[in-house]
Amino acid sequence: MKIKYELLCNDTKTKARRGKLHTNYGSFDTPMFMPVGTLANVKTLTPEQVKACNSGVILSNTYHLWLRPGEDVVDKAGGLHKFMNYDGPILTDSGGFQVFSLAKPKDITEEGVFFKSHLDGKKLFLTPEISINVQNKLDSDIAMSFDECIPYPASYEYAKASTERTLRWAKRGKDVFNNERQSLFGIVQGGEYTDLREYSAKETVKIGFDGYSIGGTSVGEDKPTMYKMIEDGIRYLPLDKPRYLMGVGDPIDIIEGVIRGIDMFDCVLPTRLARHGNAFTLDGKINLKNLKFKEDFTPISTECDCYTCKNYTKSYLRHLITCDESLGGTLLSIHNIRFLIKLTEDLRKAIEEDNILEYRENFINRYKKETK
RNA sequence: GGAAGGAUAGCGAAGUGGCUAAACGCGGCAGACUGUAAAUCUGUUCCUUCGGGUUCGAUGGUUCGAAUCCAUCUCCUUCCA
Repeated sequence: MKIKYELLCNDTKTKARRGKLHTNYGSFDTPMFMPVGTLANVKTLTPEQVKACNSGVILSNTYHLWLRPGEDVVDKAGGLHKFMNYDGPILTDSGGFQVFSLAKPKDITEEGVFFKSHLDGKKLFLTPEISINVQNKLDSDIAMSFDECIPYPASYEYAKASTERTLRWAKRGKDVFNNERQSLFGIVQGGEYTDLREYSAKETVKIGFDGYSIGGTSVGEDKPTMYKMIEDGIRYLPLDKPRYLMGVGDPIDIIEGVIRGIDMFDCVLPTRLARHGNAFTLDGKINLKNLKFKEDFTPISTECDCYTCKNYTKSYLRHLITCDESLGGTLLSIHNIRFLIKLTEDLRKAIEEDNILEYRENFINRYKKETK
């Protein structure tokens, strides 16, 4: 069964919308934040811990699983859900971001992309067909089209050529797609150029996908540019399909994304920041490594309902992080993921109550005021 | 009792006449992180009123100039009795 998007209600003053996405592995409310589990695990967390954050869906990565352990191993294990013991919805990224983070421009060809394996330097070649075949075997609930995440800034010529190539790749991927249980998303690119975003969105919709995502954001551009990239593409996407903003997880960016009509987000930020000792709070991000928390025997936030905040003090968390104990990363990941999921819960409520603009103002005023 | 080696910033450890306030690592302090080559990376780490001041076990000496050479002392390690 393909996924099904159910639109529950719209905000009247913005593009924000409240919905539900139904998959073979259960339904989840939108807007929703997806924790990232690149190598078939959300770093430092068990599936139970991820679920306890009330997460609805997680993301995993084609490129990494293709290299290790290989899609055939996952296939033999009975698919990604069984392999990693996660019975909730899973989305797999296509490897498109690795085109941005690992490959050089000269490695990108019409046929596909050459990679030098980050593990042993071996030469690899990833194509839209391979990406889709691998994802079909991984048996995630949602597969992503193989795209190029365009760097920022990029010349108009480069962005145009890349965007057109991504469209051809999307078509090629869809043509070989072969998994009845799985859905496929198209990705809007276009760099920072309004007309290319429009072109990319319209052409991607023409090919026809089960959902659409906005790609190529959060690659170093400033906030106004990012928000404009979203607006420039999303207005051409169908209302009856989910919209996913790739790679965005800064709390304020999530709010701005939701206001512009985004339903799904994913980001490594909560888990990476956690491993680096940082925690989200309503008063801004804090760094638990700071000396000032050495004897702070209060939780990260008394308003947070996560396991970490209910049971541990900043002093203890600082101690764990300082001593490089992995439990520190685990406890902070639980908090940060819960923080972003809770944020989407609050945003859903705000949409239902039709006051998301007021919510944004209050959130930003507080989040930006007391940082550090 | 005898022989040899050694003492360098919070710790470990380079340096053996000027380019040395002294490499590098750890620890400390702070910062970055947005579809994870990330439990990683960057900055900083003698004092300072930013002019400068005081350092390389201690004291004295040689030299224009010493962490580096010499003398004495203190302590440590190893070996021989």
